[in-house]
Order: sequence, then structure tokens, then C-alpha cells
Amino acid sequence: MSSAINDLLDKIFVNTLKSTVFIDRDVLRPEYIPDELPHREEQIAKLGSILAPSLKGSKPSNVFIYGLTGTGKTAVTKYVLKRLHSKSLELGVDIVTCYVNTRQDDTTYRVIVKLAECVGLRLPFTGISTAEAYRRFLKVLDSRSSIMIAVLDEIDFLIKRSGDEILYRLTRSSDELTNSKIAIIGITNDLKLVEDLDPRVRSSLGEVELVFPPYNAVQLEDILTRRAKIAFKPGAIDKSVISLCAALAAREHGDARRALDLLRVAGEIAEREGSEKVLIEHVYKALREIEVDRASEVISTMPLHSKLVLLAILNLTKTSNGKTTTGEVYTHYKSLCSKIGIESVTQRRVSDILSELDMTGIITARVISRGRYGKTRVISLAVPEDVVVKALSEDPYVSQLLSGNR
DNA sequence: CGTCCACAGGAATGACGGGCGG
DNA sequence: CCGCCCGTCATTCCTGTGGACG
Repeated sequence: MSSAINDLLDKIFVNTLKSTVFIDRDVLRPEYIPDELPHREEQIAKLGSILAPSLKGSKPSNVFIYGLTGTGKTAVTKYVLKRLHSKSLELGVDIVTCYVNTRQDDTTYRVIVKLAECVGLRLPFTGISTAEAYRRFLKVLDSRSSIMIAVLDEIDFLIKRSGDEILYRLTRSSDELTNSKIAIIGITNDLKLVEDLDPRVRSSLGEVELVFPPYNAVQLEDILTRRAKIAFKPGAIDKSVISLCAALAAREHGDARRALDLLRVAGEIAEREGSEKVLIEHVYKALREIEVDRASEVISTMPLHSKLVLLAILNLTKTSNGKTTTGEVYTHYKSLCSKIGIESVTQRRVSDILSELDMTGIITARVISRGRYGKTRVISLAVPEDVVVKALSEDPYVSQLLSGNR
């Protein structure tokens, strides 16, 4: 082991311990819930007044919360619930709050497992039927005589994958419960979602609706400034750098999470470079780094066929001005499969894979009609080529195909 | 103004591995 | 250990459709 490497490692460790710019970088992480949520006072007050009846033992209305990503929906909800919970302890009321992110737990079964955990019931990951799991959960909840407030975050994922049956059952759960009650807070960033909801669910879930508008650049800057004050050392970051982060994020529909990420990663880059200040150039580097990280993370965990489809897209978009279609992709994908001697999947499946790639944001696919020449998707890469190549080359099967056209 | 392309995308079904209850 | 049920990937069969072409 060369001492140069050891020196380098040593330097990295020391730098991390004795940060050049940060006091507390965790303040900039998305999971951090600040003590104050500026520009969301109205929503906090409204959500608070909706949930307040639970302190008197009655079931609060179900709530539907809309707002684009990074508009503070989750933060506000968690914040209000936290306060509500401590108030309930003070008053001696049994309120169970449960937060489920249905992007991670996007099946009926897993949601029930999560809800059950909140009332202290451990259910097996698998092995029992959904109906049985639900029954057990209700039994335990009812025996506690409490009010449960269930937050279903990013509820569109749940509905897309598993339908709205669970919502229906939860909203009607009072029929099956005698001592306890369940109130639901549904959070979504998909405004069209409600349309394809069972009307019965729609009316009961949407008893109250709460809208979170995006932050504008000024508000974002304010938020960033407040956080930066706690996160960074005095003088480590200039107003102009914060303004830039705010402006870049405001361009992306006022996403506070992105803005904070940008600030944090810019700080980390500054630190790596041994700089004592976060500079404009660090922000631009951060912008790129975030994109690369996200893409390679997504790509490296994809199944083989998805990678092959992506490779097909990569090759095709290189020639024909960055665009291709489903048919072309499928033909090319099949030839790639035969080259490495594996069986190809059907076109139907590739169609789904394309949708998946589109959803993750790796590609952009728009369905268009070419009239007499049919209806298809126009596909283009949504991330830089070299990022895709780099991520794909990590796969042993795919990398054989990659060498040669690199 | 109807036809018909080239797919989109829904529904039903199955194979398979993981993991639990009994 | 078996049987059951889960989630995931995949297939088969299918109906739906925007708009250029004739």
C-alpha cells in the first residue's frame, strides 16, 4: 500500500472531521425537519386546525394535500404531527401518528405492515394474506382505543401500483372499528390523480384539501439563507452563492429540496477542494454531480433487460439527431440480445420498460401520432450520454457490448 | 371523411424465488 | 418440511387511437 494513498485518505478523514465550511451539514439534508417553516404558516395553521379535534377524541377530517415536489408538504405534515403528538402526551390522549411513504411501500400489503408497526404490531414481510394482515391490524388498533392519523405520502405511487382499494377500506374503517378511528392524510404531487379515483374514495378522502404552491425565488432564498446560517461557518458562504442556488431551483418549479441539495453538495465540493468558501463554480459542479449520481444510482440497479433497452436507445440516439422510436429500439434491442446470446423479451414488455425509464427520468418519451405511419413514442435521453455510458459499463454483460462503440 | 398504421397500454395469467405459519 | 402467499418479471391476447394518406 503506497503511502501516497494513505496520506490522501488521512487528509480526507481529517477534512471531514474538521470541516472547512460546515458546522452542521445535516441541516441541509432533505429528511431534516427545521424548527421553523417559513412561508408555510398558512398551511401549518390550516392543517393544525383540521387535526385539532383529535385532541378532544374525535376523528379529524381526512385531508388531501397537493403540491409539487419540494414545496414542503412532507415537512409541514411531519412538523404538525410532531407538535400534535407532544400535545397529546401532555393531555393524555392516545393519538397514533403514522407516516408511510408509498413510494417505498407501494403495495397494499406493505402499507398495512407499516400501519401495524405504528400500533406496535409486527407482521411478517410475507407469508400471510393481505386480508389477514388487515384484520390483525384493525384488531390491535381497536384494542387500543385511540385515534390514528395515517399519512400516506406520495400516494400516487400506491394508487398506480395497487389501486385505491386500501384507501376505500381505510376510509370506511369506522364500520369495523368500535373504539378507534382512523384519519387519513393523503399527500400527492400529481394533481390529476383525483380524477381516476373511485368517487366514493374521492369524496371521503377529499373532505378537506390543502394546496401547497411552489416557492418563488425570493422565498427560496429566504429559506436557504436561514438554513445556511446554521449549516455553514460564518463567512463560508456568500449571499450571491445562495442566490444562485435559489435561482437555479426556482427555475425547476420552486423545489426547495433541490435547492438545499444543491447547497449541500456545493459545500461538499468546496470542502473536497480544500476551499474555505463555497464559490459559484462549486454550485455549477454540484448541479452536474447531483445529476450524475442520481442517474448512475438508478441505472446500476436496473435489471439486465432494462439496461439493454437503454443501451439500444443510447446507440440509436447517437445517429439520428438524438431521437428514436419504440420500433427502432425494439429491433436494435433484439440484435443486442442475440449478440450476447440471451433471449429477448416481448415488445409489450419493452413498452413497459420504456415507461419505467421515462418515469425515472433517464429518458424522455412522448407518445405522438405520425398519422398514416402509426402511433409511437418519440424517445430521447434525458441525461448526458457519457453518464449513461459510465453507469452501463459497470455491468459485465452490457460492457461487452459497450466496448467498440465507445 | 373514413381507413389503417404502429404502436400504447389494459387484463389475465403464469413462472419463480423468498419467507412465514403450522 | 410443506403449503401458502407475497412481489417481480414476463407472456399472451387484447382493445384503443391521432392523424396523414387515399
